[in-house]
Amino acid sequence: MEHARFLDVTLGRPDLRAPFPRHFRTRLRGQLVSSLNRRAKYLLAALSSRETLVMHLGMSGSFRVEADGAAERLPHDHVVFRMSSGAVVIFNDPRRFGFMDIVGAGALGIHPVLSALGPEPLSPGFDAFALARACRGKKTSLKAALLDQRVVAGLGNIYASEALHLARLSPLRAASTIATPSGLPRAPAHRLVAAIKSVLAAAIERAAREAYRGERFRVYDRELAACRRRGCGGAIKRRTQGGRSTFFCPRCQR
DNA sequence: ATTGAGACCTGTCGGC
DNA sequence: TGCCGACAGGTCTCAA
Repeated sequence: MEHARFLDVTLGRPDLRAPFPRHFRTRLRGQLVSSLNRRAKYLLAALSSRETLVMHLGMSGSFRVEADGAAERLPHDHVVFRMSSGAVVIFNDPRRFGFMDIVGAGALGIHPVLSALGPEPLSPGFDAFALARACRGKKTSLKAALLDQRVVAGLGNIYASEALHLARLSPLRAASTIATPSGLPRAPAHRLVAAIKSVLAAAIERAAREAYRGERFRVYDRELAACRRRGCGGAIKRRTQGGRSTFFCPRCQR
């Protein structure tokens, strides 16, 4: 898509999680994608009009790229971008929790879905001080705090569990306990920030090489399996927090 | 204001 | 084999 123009945009239905914006197809047609970026879990295509196409995969969304003329249509193909490069970029999303919108020039910062987001976890601005400040006084659990996109942007259910395990921190512990009353970091805040960065960097590294499968996680989806920490071997537990499954090792995570 | 529960939607999987 | 409930990687809204 990058440096190509939209020749044609086809919608298979009027909405995903929300309706497509008005004139979605005509607003995109003819526009050049000047760059592709990401903020949290939102994919951002900067357009020659200075507008931005904002996209989210939701739970079950995916993109695939096919050659123009040989593009197959599958169930749940909801958006088809035919590009000037000869690529056909297809958004498929069975559950339709995905999302697309076009945001006007300069309005990205005030878009409802983007304006409240916390720091990017891999940016230098996300450090123990930022995390401690965000968790100060929070009554909720550490796990729930990590899923709060205002605390840190783009962490999801899998990597929240993964990071907590690497940092040896219990998901059940109150979020406020990683900060002093004045919002300064305690030792766990330093460990957690390092763990989040490490787990995400490793995941990106892996994803670049291999498909999504196999024994990829430290704890996620490993209920009753043995803890992988050296010398631990405790049984991984599963708990529900805020309606989401959390996986952790009660033996080594405090 | 913060927090947790429920809703959105379809596919898959395990148990009966 | 077939049906049924539980669950799934996200986010929004609503009520307490």
